[in-house]
Amino acid sequence: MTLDALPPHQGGAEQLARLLAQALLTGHWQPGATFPRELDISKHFAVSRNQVRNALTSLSAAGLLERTAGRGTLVREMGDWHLLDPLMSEWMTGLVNLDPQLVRAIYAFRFSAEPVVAGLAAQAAEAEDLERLERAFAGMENTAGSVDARDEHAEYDVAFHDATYRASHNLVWRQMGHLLRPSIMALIHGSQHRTDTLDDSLARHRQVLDAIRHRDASAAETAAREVLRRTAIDLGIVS
Amino acid sequence: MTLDALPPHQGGAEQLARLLAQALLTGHWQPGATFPRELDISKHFAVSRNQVRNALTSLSAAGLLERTAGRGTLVREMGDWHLLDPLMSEWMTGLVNLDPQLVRAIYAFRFSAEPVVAGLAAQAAEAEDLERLERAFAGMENTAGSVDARDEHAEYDVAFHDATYRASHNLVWRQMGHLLRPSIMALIHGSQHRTDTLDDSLARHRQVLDAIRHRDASAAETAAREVLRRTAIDLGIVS
DNA sequence: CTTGTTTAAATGTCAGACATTTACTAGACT
DNA sequence: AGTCTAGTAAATGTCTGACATTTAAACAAG
Repeated sequence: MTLDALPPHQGGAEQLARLLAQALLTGHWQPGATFPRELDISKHFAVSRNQVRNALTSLSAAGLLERTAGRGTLVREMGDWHLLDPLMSEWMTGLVNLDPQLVRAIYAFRFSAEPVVAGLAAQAAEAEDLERLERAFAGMENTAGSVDARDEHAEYDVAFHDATYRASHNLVWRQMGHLLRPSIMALIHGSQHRTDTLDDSLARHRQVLDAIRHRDASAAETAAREVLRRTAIDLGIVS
Repeated sequence: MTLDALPPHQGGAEQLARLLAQALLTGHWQPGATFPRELDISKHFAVSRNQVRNALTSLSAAGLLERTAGRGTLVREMGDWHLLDPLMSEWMTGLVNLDPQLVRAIYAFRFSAEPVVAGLAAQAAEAEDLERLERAFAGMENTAGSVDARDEHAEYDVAFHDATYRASHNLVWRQMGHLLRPSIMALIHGSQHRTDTLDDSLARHRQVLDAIRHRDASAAETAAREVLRRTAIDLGIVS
């Protein structure tokens, strides 16, 4: 696959990295294939070799590429990607063509992990955490009706789940909040956002919030599971 | 804090990155403090500015540092570290002086996560996964007796838990296997490794293996919890 | 056929100059 | 006196060209 199919580019190395990363994430190159050479990329996008090297360094650090002197740059397979690298989450947000296998994997992870996290949050949440959760939930409520506030609603949705992870007060769990953004964004663009499903989603989120507020760990677990069941329907994973 | 207290350096930028990262991980610099300038590091270790920049790029990508043009390089606090970056795991392995708060956080994560993972593994494990688990367990058994095979035993221990994560057949969970190495290594150096505790640990691992082999998810969960209780004792988190 | 040598091509490294951002300082003007 | 402005110094970021190193393939000698 060549570079010709990619959109034009302007800006720094970060923009270039994002562009190439998104091409890789959407399967623009086959795993195992050889990635274009530095000088070709440099000429194609009319940027210095330095910028290209900086961009490729990021992609390599994220496990998308494997570079070796003399041989060139190889495209790595999905199993090697560093899905928990914050840069990856940033690159994934806004992508519509994410590999369904990847969306399913992230969802499956959330389905197994978030109940536990919600339980921990119920045990460890402090006033500050409750405020964050309530702010996010209020934002979800306020943006639930209008159609043109979909993106804003998604942001509050992300904020709600991220606040849950943060409320666990565990450094490791907290890192995984990054993974939520692409998952929830994929949900937004994939579902029709009918009014009744939104109301249902809101109600289930509210139960999570209430359970955490009442420090009821097992209630929080089941409530989180219910939220994710709703999510599964909206993602088209189950009917 | 200056660079003078650090050991000498030879090798590429990766070695330099490791050296500086380990200094940061063991609290050699206060969070918020300003890190030495590129040219100072360059002169101190007698390496080119390029090498320094490459090393600092890694540390920055791992959330250990924050660099801004004009201001300089700042040391970030533990909450900003990208604990799930594989490089971090590599840097942490072999460190004896890891912050106890960090060891506790990683342990708390494992205690909440690994039972779930073991349950998933019991549902999803295939022949290949069982072989990996059995090989690792056999290795643990063979190296349990001798004192000078401690490191080798730890490797098999890591391999066993990593195999559990892999057996879940989930791309996200699988990434977290990296986090095990520093946790288990800290355990090795922290405990006395008495014979009876080792036997106990082995017995509990065996129950996890058997539960996964019999595809009994709930048994795998409780067995994994038992393994981690043993770990907690060895880590000195509980008595 | 195997082994060793050469050659080409790719990434990695170096050195130095320059660009850009930031914080601080000194003045000019009200 | 206070405030805005211009200037300066110091740090990271970038560019460029040359060179180093690694790899794979072509090719020749045994």
